[in-house]
Amino acid sequence: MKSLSELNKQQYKAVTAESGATLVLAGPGSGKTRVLTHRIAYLVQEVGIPPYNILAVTFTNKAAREMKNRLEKMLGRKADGLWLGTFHSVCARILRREAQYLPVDNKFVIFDVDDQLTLLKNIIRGMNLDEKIFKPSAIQATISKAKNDIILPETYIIRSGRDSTIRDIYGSYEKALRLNNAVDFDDLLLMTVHLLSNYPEVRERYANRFEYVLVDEFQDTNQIQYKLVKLFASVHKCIFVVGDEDQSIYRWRGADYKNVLRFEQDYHSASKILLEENYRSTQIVLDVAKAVIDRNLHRTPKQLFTQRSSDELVHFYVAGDDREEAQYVINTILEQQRRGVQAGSFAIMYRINAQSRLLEEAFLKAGLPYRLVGAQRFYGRREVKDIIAFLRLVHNPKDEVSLQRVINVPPRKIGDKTIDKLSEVARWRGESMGETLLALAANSENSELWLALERSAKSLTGFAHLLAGWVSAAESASLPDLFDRIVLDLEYQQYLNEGSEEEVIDRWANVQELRRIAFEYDDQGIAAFLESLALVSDQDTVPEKTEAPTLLTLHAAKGLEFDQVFIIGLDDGVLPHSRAFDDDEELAEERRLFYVGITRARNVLYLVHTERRNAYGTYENQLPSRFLQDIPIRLLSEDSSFNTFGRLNQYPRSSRRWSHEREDYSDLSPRASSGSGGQARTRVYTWENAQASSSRGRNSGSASILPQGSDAPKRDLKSEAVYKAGMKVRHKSFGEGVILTVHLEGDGEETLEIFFVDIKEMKKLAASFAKLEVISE
DNA sequence: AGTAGGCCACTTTTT
DNA sequence: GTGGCCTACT
Repeated sequence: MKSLSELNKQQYKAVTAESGATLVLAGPGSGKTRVLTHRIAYLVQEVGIPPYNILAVTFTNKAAREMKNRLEKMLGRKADGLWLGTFHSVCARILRREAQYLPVDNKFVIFDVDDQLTLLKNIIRGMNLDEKIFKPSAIQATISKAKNDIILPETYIIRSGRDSTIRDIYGSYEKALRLNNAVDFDDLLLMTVHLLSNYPEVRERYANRFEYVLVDEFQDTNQIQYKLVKLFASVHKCIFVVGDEDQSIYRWRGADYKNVLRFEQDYHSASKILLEENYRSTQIVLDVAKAVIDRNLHRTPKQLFTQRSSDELVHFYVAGDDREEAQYVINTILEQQRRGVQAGSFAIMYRINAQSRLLEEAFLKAGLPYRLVGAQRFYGRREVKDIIAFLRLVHNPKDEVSLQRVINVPPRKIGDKTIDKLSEVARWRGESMGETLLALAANSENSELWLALERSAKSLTGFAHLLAGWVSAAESASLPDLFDRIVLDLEYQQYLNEGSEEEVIDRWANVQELRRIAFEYDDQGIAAFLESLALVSDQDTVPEKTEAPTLLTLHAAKGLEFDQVFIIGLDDGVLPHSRAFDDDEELAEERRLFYVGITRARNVLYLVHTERRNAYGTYENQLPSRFLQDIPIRLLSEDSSFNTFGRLNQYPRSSRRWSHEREDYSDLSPRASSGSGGQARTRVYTWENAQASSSRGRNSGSASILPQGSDAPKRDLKSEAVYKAGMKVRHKSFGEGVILTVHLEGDGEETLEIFFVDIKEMKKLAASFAKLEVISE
């Protein structure tokens, strides 16, 4: 096999490891995916194992897809019969095949968290409990945790009256899921474990088949996943796991990096291979990473090294407040772009999604496009969820959560009273509401059923006929046809036409995007489509290549790499998050999160701390992240124009206030003091020690980008806008455009809507930051 | 049945 | 500061 020569010594050792148990501890950027794909190719081509006898499990669909692509390239053909997927998708596949053993039929739907919450709310209300005391989200988390620990309602441990109530809710919840012919995320794993544990003939069928089992991101497995792997490999016991304890960041979801240790205990003969050569980052970045992670206990120490030397130190910047933090990011990116760095090379990482907002605002103001990962997820959008709910209901009329979501969408005069009546009649008939509706559609007016529904019959009949029509269409028509028919029958586009214009375009575009995805599943059908929708994650929607800076949480960054990485909000309480303060294990996980972020950087890393941060409308002083203290100062260069290193160890510090001396920041160098090329720059920010004081810096100019607190003095109102609709303008990165609207804000700022001809895109820009050149009036 | 206005909780990360 | 949710009103 020619490709084996591409591997380094340790990689080669891993790829060609003898059968039996193998543990590969792979540092970041050490070629983990490469080892996995080569291993599979090796098994197929050299050892002669049919792909049919191999199972490979990943955590995200994206990782699975990537592995499949690479593998097919290596093999030069499709790996027919190979099982390669996420834990959840592999389990779903098994459950559908073995549905005769289960309390659901093979058309079961997978409930996501929103569905679970709806269900739990109904149950909690039905039990006359106070939703504030029994919060659905908390109950959901409790049940999820129980399931991951393989605890059922019958075995739920009761230590208090509350526990007893929770157990009752859990029990009702399970019953409700079955009535809906539904399973939740955790059920996918739990039911598979039960199936394989309780039915030896089923277990043997799978365990015999899976001669080789490979697991990616092994440090992220939880108890139930560990057990699953063990069951899958229970006959041949050839398990090949790849992971890195240092990158375990899903503890809160039940992941237990100690499974790595457990693995070594359970499989005594396991060989252990360390991948320490890093092909991604510079040595300086690796040194910083190592300094941070070496403080953690319970890990295999690693000596990451690289051939990539560089003299670029890791940049460190202290911002006065969170707006300035965002501005620093913008300024630096602009500066780097000027030096020829591509916009897509940058990533900005933060601890929590809420931190993206100020960044987004700053990008918009600067007229810079950006890519946001996660947050307002496509699949979380109302219109997308609506359409999916219709499809789910058609596919599985027992799905009452979907039914309740859409029975009155668009509004058709079906309110609580009507739904109550339907529910009552359905219960009396011993079926689900969806089934009752289908019966209603088949019955004539004044039938027994019609009369039983009383005044509700009329409004329900309309929906019943729609549903019945789709259900029969689903049997013959293709998925795209069904999709179109539903949207058309509902007059959904007209329904969306309420709300602001921008919103309407956006929502309809989302429907179109969903339609496009549905087309991809034309030949696989509605069941496969719905399953893939249920199992996609945000991680899977991270674009491969982008031409704009990427904004994402540290969690979402795992597995990715970027030329230049910003990690912002290095404040004690943000990273590490304050909720981790009193738990050493959680603090260790926060540290790993920081480590994951650092090791995403190929060339340049920026670490940013912010002294004052706006939370709930008021500013709070922040101390530097405790993790910063572990980084040797020789690895850092100060981007701030004042000495900040000295402060890292000063607890507590006096509060500071800022002032600024200049209005024009367009040529503000982010590394005024680093001395790395470029001409000398004007210092822009000066800092003054001050007594704790509520006074803010002076803020007078009209083009200030510096933070203005809510109580900052308002500027004089300009009476006239500078720009006018119809003007032709030129923007540095978007090219030529026409101003469509001018909106004069209260503070004199002009917000412009411009259609850029070159890129054929509408942009909203703030006039003072967009640096527009007027071509013609 | 639909909607407006007020109140509250929110800020961890998500397969 | 803000969005989601509840309540009370039309």
